Amino acid sequence: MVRAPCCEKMGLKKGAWGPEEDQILVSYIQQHGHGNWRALPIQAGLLRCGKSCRLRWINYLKPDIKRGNFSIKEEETIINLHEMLGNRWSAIAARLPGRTDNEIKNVWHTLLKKKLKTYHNKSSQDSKRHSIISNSKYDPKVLENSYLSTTKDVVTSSQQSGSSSEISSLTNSPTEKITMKNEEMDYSSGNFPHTDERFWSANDVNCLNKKSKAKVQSRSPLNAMENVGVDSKIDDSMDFWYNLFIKAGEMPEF
DNA sequence: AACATTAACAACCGCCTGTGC
DNA sequence: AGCACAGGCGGTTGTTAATGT
Repeated sequence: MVRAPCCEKMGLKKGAWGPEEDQILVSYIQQHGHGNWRALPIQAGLLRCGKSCRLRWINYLKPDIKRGNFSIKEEETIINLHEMLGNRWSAIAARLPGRTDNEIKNVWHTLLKKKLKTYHNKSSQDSKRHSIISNSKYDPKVLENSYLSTTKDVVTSSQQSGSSSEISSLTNSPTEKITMKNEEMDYSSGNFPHTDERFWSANDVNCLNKKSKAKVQSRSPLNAMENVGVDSKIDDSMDFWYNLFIKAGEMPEF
């Protein structure tokens, strides 16, 4: 026996909510609360199913909903909690006041996954460098040549996109750049490396489209062009991202 | 300028779980 | 114990505006 749909489609509206519907829903809940979601639309005079009303209220109309961009801190929290809890969006949302599970899920699937992808690309570059180092018997001259050859394409693309920050990071001392961090990292208690605005602006901005760039840069007091000499911070953050994958046991596909 | 692609976000769908009878 | 129902959750899709070609 097939279960009936959650809402009978007959005569019920679907799709985007209009301002009038919002007004009806808000004023009804303010007056009566939402005892029974299924009965609510009938009592309030809305041509919606109860589920739709509940979703609209929880995700958009509730007065304590925090609108607007996620802060860097919030994004860090999401990443950390996601590592601990997985895709339990409601559990994550419960720890982020004013944010909904739907909103967190959306931001994960858009901005944060893209950041992970960015890191994945960079970590590939790093491992390429590392394999060269392994075979070079640590000859500084070989190291430098190898390093420059492996990063040439990245430098070129960065120059094309006009990122002085990326160029500066890649032209630092190679022996400094190729230092591998072997210490065990434990992020389960929330102790992950500090990731400040410089990380986002220096590493991500060139990988985002203009719309996203504006969003990221609007959050950052520093312009990407001014981010010179922040590589150690960036590398700490990169290690954080990399370890997320390692702990997950796989590199996700995007 | 027109069309294609991408990103962001709102909303829906179906399944699961808890609860009351 | 078994059933039905409501609410909650996570995955997915639809819509629209921005951006790229």
